[in-house]
Parts: sequence; C-alpha cells; structure tokens
Amino acid sequence: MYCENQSSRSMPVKHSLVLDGEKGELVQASGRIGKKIGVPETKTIAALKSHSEAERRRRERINAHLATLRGLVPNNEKTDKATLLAEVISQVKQLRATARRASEGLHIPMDADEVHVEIVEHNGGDGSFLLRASLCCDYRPDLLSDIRQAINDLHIQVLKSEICTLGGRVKTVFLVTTGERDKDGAAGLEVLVSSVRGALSKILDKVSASAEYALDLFSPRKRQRVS
Amino acid sequence: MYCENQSSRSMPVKHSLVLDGEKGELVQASGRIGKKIGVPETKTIAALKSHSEAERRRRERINAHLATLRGLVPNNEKTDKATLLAEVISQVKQLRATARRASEGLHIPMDADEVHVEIVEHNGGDGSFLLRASLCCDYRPDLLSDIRQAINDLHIQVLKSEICTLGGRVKTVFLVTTGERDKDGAAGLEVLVSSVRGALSKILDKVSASAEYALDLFSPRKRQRVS
DNA sequence: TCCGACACGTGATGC
DNA sequence: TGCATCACGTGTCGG
Repeated sequence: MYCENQSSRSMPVKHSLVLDGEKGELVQASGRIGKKIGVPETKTIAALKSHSEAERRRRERINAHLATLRGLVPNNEKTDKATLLAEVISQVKQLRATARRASEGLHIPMDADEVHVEIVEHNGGDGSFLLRASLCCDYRPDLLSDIRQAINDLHIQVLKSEICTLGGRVKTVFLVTTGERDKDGAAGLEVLVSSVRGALSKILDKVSASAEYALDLFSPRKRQRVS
Repeated sequence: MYCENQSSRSMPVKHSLVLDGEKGELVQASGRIGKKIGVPETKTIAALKSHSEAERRRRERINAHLATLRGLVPNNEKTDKATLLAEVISQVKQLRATARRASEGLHIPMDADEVHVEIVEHNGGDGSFLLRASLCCDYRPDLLSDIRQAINDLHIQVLKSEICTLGGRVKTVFLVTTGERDKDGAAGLEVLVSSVRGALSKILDKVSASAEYALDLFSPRKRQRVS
C-alpha cells in the first residue's frame, strides 16, 4: 500500500533550510518566512542532520542488497538498478518454474519401444530452455551407464531423472536444461533436440542388436504382453 | 562500482530554484545570486521540469519491479524495501542451491537391504531443509506405488527421484523438502526424519514378508552376491 | 515527540 | 548538447 503521497506532491512546501559549507553543515536560508524562532534553530539543525544521516544509512542498506543481487545474477556488473531488478525477477521466475517442474508425474514403461524428446519450455529472453527426453525399452545391465555416458557427451544438465521398471521393461524420463546460459537461441536448440533424440535412438538400437544373440537373464518374453 | 559521489557530498551547492505553487511549478528563489539572466530562465525552468519528470519515471520503473518481486516472494506484502531485497537474495540463493543439488550423482543398488535418511541441508533462517532418503530392496511390482503412497502420506515434496534397477534389485533415492515453509524448525525436522525412516522400513518389511511365500518371477537368488 | 520509511526535486556525471 | 542514471537532503506520514 505504501504512502499515498498526495499531499507531498500537491503541496511541496517551501524550502526554508539549505545545505552549505564544506562538510554538510546546515544553515538557515535567506527565506522570507517569518517563523519566529528565537533560539531553537540549533535543535532543528541537529534534527535535520540526524535525519539525513538516517536516510543515508537506509540508502546504503538498500544499495548493499542490490550489490549482492548484482553479484548473484550472472554478469550484470554494471547495469541499471531497474534492469538489474528485471533480471532478478526473471531469474526467480524461471528458478521457481524449474523447481516446480522437477516434482511432477511418474510414468510407467509400456510395451512398445519409444524415444521421445520435447521442448517443455523455451525462454527466448535469456536462451534458457527445458527439455523432456524419455526412452522406453527392455532392461539390460549396462543401460544406465550407456545413458549416463550419452548425457555426459551431450553436455547437458539433468534436473530430474525417473528410471522406472516394470516386469523387465524400463522407462527413463529426463528433464534436462543447459548447464549455464548460452545465447545461440532457437537454432542451437533444434540441433540439441535432434542430438538428444539421436543419442537415445542409438541406445535403443544397441538394445535390440544385443538382444539378437545375447541371452539376457532377467528379461521375460520380448515386447508383447497385455496392453 | 557505482558513482564516486565525492564531490556532491563535500560541495552540495546552494539551492537557487525552489518549488512553489499548487501543482509543482518552478519559480526562482529569493537567492542573492547575481547570475545575470536576461531571458533564458524559462529554458532552465523547462529543463528542470523535464528532468524531474524523467526522474519520477525512473523511480516508477524501479518501484514497479520491486512490487513484482514483492508479489513473487511469499507473503512479504508490506515489508521494507531493504528487507524485501534481503528476502529476495535469500530466495535466489536457496533456489540455486537446490537446483544444483538436484543434479548430482547416480547410485546403483547393492545386495543388502537398506533404509537411509539423512539431512543434506538445514537452513535455520527460514526453516527450509533438504532430505535424502534411500531404499534398497528386491523389486516387486507394487513397490513404486507403495513408495508413492508413502510420499503422499508424509506430505513432503520430492525434488528428485532416482529409481535404479540392477538384476532384480532396486535402489530408490529421493531428494525431498517441505512443500512450503513451515517454522517449527529443528524439532519438527527430527520427527519428520524418523517418520520417513519408518515409512521406508515398513515398505522394506512388506517386501520381505511377501517374499516369504510368493514366487517372484524376476528375482534372482536372494540377497547374496559379490560385494 | 521522535524515528523510520517513502517520494520528491536537485546537482553531478557519463554517454 | 541533451538524455539517463545516481546520491543526496528534505518534507511528510505513521507508529
């Protein structure tokens, strides 16, 4: 709600005191105000002085916090106060969004092999994005290490991973984003999507190929069951 | 870095113009300054007017962003500017921390049954915390739904879940926190830890009990293999 | 009465 | 030169 500040704008009041001297001493202005002051001017002077000092301390507190925020948000070392605050609210919004996305639904593996990559969110402003990639296939012992290797090769950051198994089938869902912000926008995003899709498809093909001749100990009948 | 502001503090300059009238009109003060101005006073007046208007617009931008932040951060509707900024930097810090925690190591299930609950992080300032809970046991079809049910009953928020299977064994690791901030601090935290531990132990016992008489299709030999 | 928080207008400074 | 940003001191309001 703040202050209504109506009165101060419509009735600004004449200045009666003025700052002078080398070190911020307050003296009485040449005002024509007939305010009958006999002696207590020194008291008013002191009051104004402490007032301005308090105001300066308040400003220092606020600016200190702004400096902290400037250090917290990446490389806005010399931007405006206003744009700095704008970047901060953008950061908070997207952090909250990703934190919320990180706790959502659980999926169960189906009987058909599947590779799926979709763009959950793409913030054009700072080039950040959110990808959901899923792979559904038969389980094999080195599946997880293969996936892990693919993630390392793609240089992406995994926000959330669900690895869900059901009767020899496994479905893995990854929520991924870029490690730090890069500015190549929608173009680089598309190639990244296809890269992720290609890597997962490669893992899927490796499953099928090895299943051709290798005997897996724990896999039940292959790929057909009740839907 | 900002402005050095040395000069403006040590030499504040005498006021020569003064605000007057009902609606913010600028007039010349009664100053004894002999600045020989013939006509261009109106220009200076207009300049000062546009100046103050621009400054007001700047203030409005900054305050609008502050209001947005005030709406974004939970229930700080009428706090100071300074404390609001302090809360914002706290929010950003903890959001970044949890986002970083959410992408860490992957675990593989071992041969011994295990329930583990530990406090990863406890922020005494706002009562928020971060718990890592893990359960390692044999796989059974309704294990995941049991875990999901336990999470719902505990009223906790899952930031990250890893469900990793290896040869009939499954290890699930959860990174959990409180849904929204509650202020009961360390006391409630301890009871929550033991609640989580108890719920997971219950799930573990149910596995062993059902394994007594039921024939699981996919489980290999029970609980002993190479370490 | 005093103290803290705000909005305001203003001079200085950098582009 | 003007234009935008900043720190400053001050008036005002509420507790």
